[in-house]
Order: sequence, then C-alpha cells, then structure tokens
Amino acid sequence: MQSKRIEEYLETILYLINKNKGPAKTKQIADELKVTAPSVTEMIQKLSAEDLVKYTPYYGVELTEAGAVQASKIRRKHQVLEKFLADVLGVNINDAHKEACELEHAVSDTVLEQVCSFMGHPDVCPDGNPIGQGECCTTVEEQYPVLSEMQEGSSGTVAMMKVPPADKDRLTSLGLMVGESLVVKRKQKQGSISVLTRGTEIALGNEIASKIFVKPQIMIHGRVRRRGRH
Amino acid sequence: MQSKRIEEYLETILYLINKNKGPAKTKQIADELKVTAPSVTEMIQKLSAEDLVKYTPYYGVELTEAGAVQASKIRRKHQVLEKFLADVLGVNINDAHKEACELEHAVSDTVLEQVCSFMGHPDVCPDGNPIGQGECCTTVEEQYPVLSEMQEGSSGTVAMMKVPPADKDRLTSLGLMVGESLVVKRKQKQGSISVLTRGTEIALGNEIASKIFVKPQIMIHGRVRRRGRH
DNA sequence: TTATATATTTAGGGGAACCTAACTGACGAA
DNA sequence: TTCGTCAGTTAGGTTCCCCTAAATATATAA
Repeated sequence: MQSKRIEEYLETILYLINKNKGPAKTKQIADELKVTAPSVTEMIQKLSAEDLVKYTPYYGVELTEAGAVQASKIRRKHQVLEKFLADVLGVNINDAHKEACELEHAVSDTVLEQVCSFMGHPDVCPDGNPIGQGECCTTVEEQYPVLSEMQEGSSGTVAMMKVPPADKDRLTSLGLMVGESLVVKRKQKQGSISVLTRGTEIALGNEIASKIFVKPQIMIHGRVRRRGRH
Repeated sequence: MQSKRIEEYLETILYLINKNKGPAKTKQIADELKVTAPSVTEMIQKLSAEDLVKYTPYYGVELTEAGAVQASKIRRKHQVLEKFLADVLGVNINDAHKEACELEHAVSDTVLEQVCSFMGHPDVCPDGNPIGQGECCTTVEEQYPVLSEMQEGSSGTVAMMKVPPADKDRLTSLGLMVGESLVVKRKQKQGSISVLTRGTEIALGNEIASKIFVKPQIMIHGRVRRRGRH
C-alpha cells in the first residue's frame, strides 16, 4: 500500500476533479491539504513518476486509471467510516468527517469490509453523498438469498436491507434490523412472508421481502453461530 | 498530541518494563519495533529530552510520570480497539491485534470513549489482559444508576454490565444487553426487579440488578432518543 | 498592448526517523 | 585477569515531506 500522504493527495485530487469537472489545480490542492504550492508541485511530480496521475504543468492534474482506483478506494473507506462513526457511535457529523480522515489511512481493506457488513452495506453517507459499492456489498447482493426466496423453517441473519429509509425505520422499530437473526415462519400467496425475530412475528409483503438479503444460518453441532456482540 | 512514532515507542517501553520488571533494553525495543539499535538510541535521547523517559546509558529506559501516563493511554486505546475488532466486528484475534496497532494512533480520545461506551466498558481484552479504566467507565460507574435503584416505570438503556461472563451471556441471550433499552416494570421485596426489553419481561435478582448500570432515558417531546443504529 | 496580479515552478534547505559502518563498554568464560 | 562476544553508542548518510525565496508563466485590467 502507498504511503498515507500519497493516499491523501490522491483523495484530494479526486475530490477536486469532481468538483471542477476538470483537472485539479496546484493551488487548490495546496489549500485543501494546508501545505504550500511548492510542496504540491513536488508531490505531483512524484505521483506522476509512479503513474498515478497525469500532470500537465500550468494546466493541472488528472488521475490515471491506477490513480483513480486507489483514490476511489480511499474515498470509500472515508465514507464507510464516517457513516459508522456517525450512525453507530453517534459522533457528531463534523467530527465524524475529521476522524474519518485520520482513520481511513489506518484501516485495512478487510476490516473496512467488516465495518461495512456490520452496518448492512449502507449506500449513502451522512453527508448525503452516495457510498461506493465494495466487494462485500456485491457479494451479499449476488450470493445471499433475499427473504422472499427463503424456505419456511430456514433461518439466517439480516445482511442488507435495500429498502427506502422510511420502510427501514419501520422495520427497525419492529426489531427487524441488520445483524438480527430470524426464522421464516410462513410463506403466503403473493410472495408475502412472515418471519420471527426475537420472539416477535412480523409479516412482510413481497415488495419488501425481496429487498432484504439474509445470510443463511450456519449450524454447528446443533448450535448456532451468532453475530458477535461482546 | 505526540507524534505517532513517539506513541509507539512509549507503548513498547511500557510493555517491556512490565515484562522485564525492570528497565527496557535498547535491543529489546529495536526488536519489538523492527528497527536497528542506533535508531532506538536516537529516539530515546529525544524522548529523554522531552522528559518522557529516564534514560541511563548501558542500563536501560524507564518511564517518567508523564511518559507513563501517555503510554497507558495508548495501551488502553489498543486494548479497547482490539476488543472492538474482535468482539463486535468478528476480526480474528491475531489480525485484531495488528489492526489495533495501526488504529490506536489514529483514533481520537473522544471517539475511543464512544467505542468503549458502545461495548459497555469492557474490562478484559480478548488476549486476556485487563483493560484499563477510562474516564467514560468511571463516569458510568459514578453517575449512572444501577437497575436495582431505578423506580418502577422509569426507563433507560443498558450502559454497563459488571456481572460475571456466564451471567452476562445468559442475560444477553434473553435480550438484555448493552445498548438495549428497557423499562422497569415491577420492583419486588428483596430488591429483585423485573424489566421489559423488546417485549420480553425479565426478572432479575438484586445481586445482578445492582451491577447493571443504566443510562436514564432522555425524553424529547414525548419521543425517545434511541441508540443510533443505521 | 502593456502592466500588474496571481499561479506555478525551480532552487536550496530543514526536521523526523530511518539506515550502515565503526567504535566503545560490559560481562562471562578460559 | 584478560579476551571475546554481544549490547550500546557515535558518526555520517538517506528518504520523505515539508518550507522560504526567487524566478517564470499565465490571466486580467487598463
């Protein structure tokens, strides 16, 4: 992995390119990162030598394919962490942003995926921006069954809920949330389904049940592995 | 705050002093941090100039008061994060240790307290070592009521459970866990109490109820602020 | 068009933390 | 006691990323 400082430059360049809809200018980068312009010029030359950016003097900086991949990865880390800090830990939104700036360079790829999974692969950041999909998100979508496909009697834990926020809130208040385990009790006509979570039975229409992804239960010697929680 | 590298040296020195029951030797520090001995000598001289360690050439390094305070703080960060990674995210224990080594220098004091609170102020690390108490832990213990002191009808969220692991597991499986909200339904003679969590009523003896700390509910316009969860 | 302002780069340096090579001190074995 | 070994230190050098000052390119206004 690249040095933290390189990550920070790439992330900033990506941000500015999106904002400008054009190349990032030296001064902008300097202002964002709170360094002087010569420092930026120097670093850009280094990034250019490593083929992470395309640099045209007096014109600006663009990302190469490789640079864009790296920059997007860091941005995703930032967003997932910001979401986690704000939503799970309750850090206020400004602090969450600053903290995420630090943490994004310290968190490994695998831990990030675990954080993302813990939250049920959210798709929108507290700041309103969409969160890029990661491998963990697509895996859930491609490999885990949705509730409406599950058989009566089968069980699992909720991995992702791709439903509108309002529905999600309602389900959450009923106890059906990411990480929660459930058992499919009855399937009815029209694809609606009723599930048991923590002793409460909840009925869901097909519309919603087809957007709730479930990680099937793993049984070990008749016991069930539960989501770790202290 | 000191530089990340200084933090790392202090943490290592603390570890070695405990292990040696005597001063940390240059070579040990070098081996731990995977640097050469001259690098260690140089850094130690710097730490000594900043009055974080007491350095006696050819004898070893000890921590000053200030150094010990800082080192303990980092160690606590490490432990809380390791616990979080292992227990909440399910990171395997070896990885959790390594990841915590990185994260401990990136997490702010306030976020650390929030992580600690999220887990209910655990007192033992996955590696078996005790986790030092932080401000957030003592605040809960000193300022929050225990369940057995709460009045009938009052509500709150579980902030800390200072009960033996076996009891904690049992309560957890009943749905009474850190972060969960509850309402006190009935108090009986002998200080035993019954509480309602997520629709289930649980009866607790005084023995246990006096070790469960609860953050009293804050009511806002008749609505209840809930623990953030996506 | 020319003058001025602003953006960018070049030149030259500095601190932090690392390294290798060479020297010095401490300590156990002969 | 003295010698060899290993630990520890000093000297000198490198890399990364930052800085200021000065030079140059571009953009803007008169």
